[in-house]
Amino acid sequence: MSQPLFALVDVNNFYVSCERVFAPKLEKVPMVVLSNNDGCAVARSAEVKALGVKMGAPWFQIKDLAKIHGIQAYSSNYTLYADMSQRVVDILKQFTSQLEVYSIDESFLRIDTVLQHHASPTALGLGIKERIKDWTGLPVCVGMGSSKTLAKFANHLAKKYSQWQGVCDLNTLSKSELHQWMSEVEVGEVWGIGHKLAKRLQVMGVKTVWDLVQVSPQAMRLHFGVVMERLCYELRGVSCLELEEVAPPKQQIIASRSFGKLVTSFEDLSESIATHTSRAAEKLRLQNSVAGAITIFIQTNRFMSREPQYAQSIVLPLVTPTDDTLVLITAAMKGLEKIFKGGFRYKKAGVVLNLIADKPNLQPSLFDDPKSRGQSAHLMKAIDEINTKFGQSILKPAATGTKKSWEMRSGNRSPNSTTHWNQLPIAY
DNA sequence: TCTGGGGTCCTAGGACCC
DNA sequence: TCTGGGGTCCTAGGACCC
Repeated sequence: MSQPLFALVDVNNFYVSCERVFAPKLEKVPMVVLSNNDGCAVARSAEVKALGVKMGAPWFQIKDLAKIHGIQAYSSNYTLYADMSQRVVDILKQFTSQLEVYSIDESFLRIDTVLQHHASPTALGLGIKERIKDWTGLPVCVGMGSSKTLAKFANHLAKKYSQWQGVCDLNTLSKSELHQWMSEVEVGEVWGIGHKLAKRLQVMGVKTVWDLVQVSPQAMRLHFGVVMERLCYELRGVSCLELEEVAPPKQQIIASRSFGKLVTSFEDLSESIATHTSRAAEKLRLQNSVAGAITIFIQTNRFMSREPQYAQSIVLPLVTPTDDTLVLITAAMKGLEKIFKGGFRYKKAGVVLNLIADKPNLQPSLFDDPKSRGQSAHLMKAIDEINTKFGQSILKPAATGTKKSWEMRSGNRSPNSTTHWNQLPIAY
């Protein structure tokens, strides 16, 4: 088995580039794409990045700058982006079948297995770049290295330094050249090193990527844990992270939104929660899954430090895992009743569905002895109250057990088995 | 005045089991 | 009343990613 060679293909300024494909006059125009409610910038063109606008910067903070420099702002169009993303993936599959779709605008490719068809990795990278540009209009950069982390790093170089012309294969570098490039880049740019870790590393004197390559992975494990150790090996060219060609089943589905205007009433919140639940349930059915529990959360505006703050969530285990919207909404409403507190101005509400696919140990039996499991007292109490109040066993006291008993249950799931749920009053 | 949405993994600690 | 090792499961919180 040869040493692996990974490529990371990443669309430049993806959302912005998508908009430009359909409005070529926007080429070279400084522009941003805004998040929901037009709250903050989730994509920036190169011109805007050059002005120092950070990812996620709130729109109201960059408005003045926008006026001065003529920055155009667009609301996001995720349907369009998803479609463009699929086109890019389809093209990448023409180059290799070993592909991991990492995000809406990034894919990892295993390319050492297809190099015989190309003059060099760089030639392959240029081929990918050109075909995507020709067929979709989107600009990409390609980074290549012996591990996924190195491919990411190479992609960073390809994006940031124009002499690479969009394609960087680290293996073409001599040791001293690699040393130089790694010394050039701050440690916080490394995939897996965020704000906090970067700070801690800097305190230790590890400031650049090169510094991190110099320290011993074992020592880093002691200080930071196994993730950092793996990362160190990856940077040294020892591949620890495999290509995930088949996406593992989702463990949770989230549906949440910030409110355009703050809301105060239970009615408004329940309407929002019902909508989110219904959206989440749709996604759930799309992937043929069922939820074993549903989480509801509500919160005030955390940025308004002078306002009274409140954030609460509740996990509601379901007696029978389900994908039924009405059942889920019913449970959600009961959850909301538990956590709602009047007198606050709410900014955000949301729903999390916890899927059973990845929780083989979840056992939905209502007859589990709750005392036999580590079940928190307050949750037990909440479940009790809800069941008493509504006279129905909608929530189960324990969610643990063996895989076997769950499988028995799920095998028995029939369209009619949830009928009684639908007869429950919907509380909104 | 105005600050997104959707995910994953790891760790520590409590509660329980034999 | 105190004593042990080995293990599972769950939750909460922290950190990261795009």
